[in-house]
Amino acid sequence: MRRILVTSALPNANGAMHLGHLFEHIQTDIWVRFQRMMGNECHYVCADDAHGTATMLAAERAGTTAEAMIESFRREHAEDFRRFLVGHDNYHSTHSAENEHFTAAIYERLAADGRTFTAEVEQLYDAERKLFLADRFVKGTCPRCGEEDQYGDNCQECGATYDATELGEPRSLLSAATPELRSSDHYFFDLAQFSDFLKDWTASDAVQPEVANKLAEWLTGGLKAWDISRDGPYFGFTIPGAGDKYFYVWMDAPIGYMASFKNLCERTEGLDFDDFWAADSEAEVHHFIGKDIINFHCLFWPAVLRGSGYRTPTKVHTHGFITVDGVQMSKSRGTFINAGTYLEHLDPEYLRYYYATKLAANTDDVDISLDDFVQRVNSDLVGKVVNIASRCAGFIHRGFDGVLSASVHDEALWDAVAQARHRLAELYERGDFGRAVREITALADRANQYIAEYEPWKHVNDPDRRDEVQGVCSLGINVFRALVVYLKPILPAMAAKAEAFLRVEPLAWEDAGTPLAGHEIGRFKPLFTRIDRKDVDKVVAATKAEAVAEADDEAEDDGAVISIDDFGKIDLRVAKVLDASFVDGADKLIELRLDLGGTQRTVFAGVREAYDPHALVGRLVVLVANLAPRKMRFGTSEGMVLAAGPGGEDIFLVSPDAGAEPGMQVT
RNA sequence: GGCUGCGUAGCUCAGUCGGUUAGAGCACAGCAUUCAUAAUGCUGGAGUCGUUGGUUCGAGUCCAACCGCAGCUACCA
Repeated sequence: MRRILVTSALPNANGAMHLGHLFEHIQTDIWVRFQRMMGNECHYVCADDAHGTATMLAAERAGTTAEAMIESFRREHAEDFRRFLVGHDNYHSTHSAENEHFTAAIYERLAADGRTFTAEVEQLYDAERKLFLADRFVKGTCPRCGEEDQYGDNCQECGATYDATELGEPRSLLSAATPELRSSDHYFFDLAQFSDFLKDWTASDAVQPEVANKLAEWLTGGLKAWDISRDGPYFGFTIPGAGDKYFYVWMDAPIGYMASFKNLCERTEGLDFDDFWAADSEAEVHHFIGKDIINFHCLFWPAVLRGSGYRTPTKVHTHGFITVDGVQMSKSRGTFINAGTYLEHLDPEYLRYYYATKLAANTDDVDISLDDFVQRVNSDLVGKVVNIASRCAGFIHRGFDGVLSASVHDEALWDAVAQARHRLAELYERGDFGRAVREITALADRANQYIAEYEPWKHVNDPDRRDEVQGVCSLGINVFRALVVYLKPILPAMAAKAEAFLRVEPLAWEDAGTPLAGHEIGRFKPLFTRIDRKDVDKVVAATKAEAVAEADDEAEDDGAVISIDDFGKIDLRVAKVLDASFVDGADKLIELRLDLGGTQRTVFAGVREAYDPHALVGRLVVLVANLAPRKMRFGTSEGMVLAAGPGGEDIFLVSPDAGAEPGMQVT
């Protein structure tokens, strides 16, 4: 018996589960259920990936704490997966005591063995929000092609990749402040020390051939050290002995696999962590991932495990991406379908089956054609497989008291069906579910042909042919039962209903090798209902509606409507102009020296065409006092003076009524 | 830009080591059937295998270039 630990990639704890997540978890779950039917010991764990700046900011935006938000998402995700019959043994969180323990322990081991080092890194820093900006939180002008409004890592327009520090006119997406360049010490994992190990490991059958090709490219190019730290504030685990430094989310995320399993071990009798994770473990560890995170799982993760004295993964199963009707999932098209939205209208097993028909052991992208989805499920499952039981059961009940014949009517047919279990097991084992399904439905075709050939409905009243009718329909039922075995990893709920109909114990893989004989079955009830295309349309319509609602929310976030709290963030002050002068070389600017009732500010105002500096001295104006300082060609402007009007000569400064004093807050 | 993968019937996809006339399911058309959830069976039409060139007795398959799609980019600037 094999001992196997299986994982799916950890979903982010900041959004709902959608068709893409389900693709991976359903794929994994099918493999896990197959292993269990084979009699192997198989544990399946997952967790939410809770850490990172994105989580921190999402919680802030939602007006809650990160801890509360991730726990709410964790429950929601676990429930979504459960309803899709994905049988995780544990659905944990990377924000857990176990994970903190393992992350620290692994890091300390790596550090003690000289696998890590520190180096100074220059990064863009948002002084207003007081945090370093990840690439996705800064936009600016592409250093190569000059396209505006590009993110900090690459240009959508020309495809250039660069550091955020190279952007022209960078701005923070968090505060609109101009980020400044700051340096700080970062901790690095020295991946290059593991080059030889990784060359061997990736050339083994631990990864698929096309993945090995991709990895070979990276390996021959030389491995760079991996930045595993982030400066606070950050939602994550602090690095032991490193002050306000946190582990980068990708450091503790894969360790979350171990943590989730540890958590499972602690509440499961006889399940021992070291049996699976010790360097000399003879158990297997399988990771299922998408091709976007190959580098983390096939370079970084094996190296970290190797360096910290644990076993390395047996196999990383990489899959491609999902498209719907030929294009990427899109909210406006209604194809960015969330798990919850799907479940309001459709049976989870429809999707499980359709995904299975499309899955192979490669990294090709998989297209979900909604028409094909409806047709495949209806014709394969209802029209072919379930139909076999449906058309045979009536005869068995009406003519033979529900009892199957004692012998097999057509040995050749039964043999073909029973022997298929060996080939199908191979296909399941290597993840070739689509091919397995094709071969299973081909067997269903043979059964339907066989029944049509003997036409039991013509002979059921002929006393001389009673045995033949019973034999044909009994074999039909037995073929059906074998097909249920073969489909059970994909369709566990349908299999359970079929087991009740057949009056048998839960089916294991080897049961497909032995027919039921002289066995009494129950009354047939529909095991599966057809998909109504209208229900698919409802899912699409509901998804579109969600997209519109979200767009409205975002409009609010963008400032179309602000709350009183938002307004409170703006510090407006009455200020008195102490001095005003033209700025040499500037067409529009006047430099103002302002008194805020004790402190003074220098502010540049674009009012030169409308005001004479001498006329401004001594008057009161309203200043945005907490606006981020802006470096300009002529100096730094420390605020903004409020004025109305379209510009040019038509600019009108806002001033308070008599009685206001410099420094007063405007509310 | 570089790299990885993909491109086969209206749709979704097989096609092993280069080998006979390129296959399946769905959809479509005709016939049969009426046990079965309008399910099933039989027959049929449907293809420039992305393009061009090359290797070969023979190419969907191998090689090169190009086009298109998807993705990666921890290669440099």
